[in-house]
Amino acid sequence: MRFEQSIPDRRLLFDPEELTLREYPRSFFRGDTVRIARSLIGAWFARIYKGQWYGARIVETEAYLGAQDSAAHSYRGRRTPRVEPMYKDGGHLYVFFVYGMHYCANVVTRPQGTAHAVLLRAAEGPQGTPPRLLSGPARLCAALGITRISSGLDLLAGNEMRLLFSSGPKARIGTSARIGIDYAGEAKNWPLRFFDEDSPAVSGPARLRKSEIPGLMQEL
DNA sequence: GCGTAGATCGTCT
DNA sequence: GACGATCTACGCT
Repeated sequence: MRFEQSIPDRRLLFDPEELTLREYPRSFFRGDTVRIARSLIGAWFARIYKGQWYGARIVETEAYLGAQDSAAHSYRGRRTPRVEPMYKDGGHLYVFFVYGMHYCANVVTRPQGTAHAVLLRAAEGPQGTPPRLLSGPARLCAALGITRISSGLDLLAGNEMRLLFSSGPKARIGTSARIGIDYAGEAKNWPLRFFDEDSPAVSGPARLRKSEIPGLMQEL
């Protein structure tokens, strides 16, 4: 059971022809991690399973800055079998297992060997799906059927999982400290969480669902 | 809305 | 042997 592929939720079925989605170039994922974390608000995570497309629009992310970031699994260059996918080139998937029951998915950023990543914290399913279905990193993985067997997968190689640019309306982006990293000392206050201020699917306590500075627009 | 407790096991020390 | 990049249920305000 533990190493089996997990089936995506039927409610995430969508028609890719109805959206304007296109691949990111590899160079995008080799860029600045914070900028990528912000840019991915509005992007689509897609999974092709048995010939059908499942997917969701990302509404919340967090940046993890590698060796210098005490909240990151790659802090101080830690390199173990679990974390190994973080050291791949930008655009790969890093999935880890926490609390004995949940998975969390990250997109690796920066060039190979840097071990930066962006945690996918929440997403909105296609029109009409319950806002809580993908609200939180573990729920997002559960709904899309992401497990450890997909850790290390290249999201840009026409694989069954892909991250796609969506040319939709620009979101109002809120910023806050990251969630669930009380152990991280100074780094716990770094403003590395980004979210769509108008999405009902954003996770976390209510006070972290509005920008800390109301009305502030974040530019790319 | 808020805070707390318990679940449950892979991973690293 | 300790501890999670979490979630749910439950009780209180």
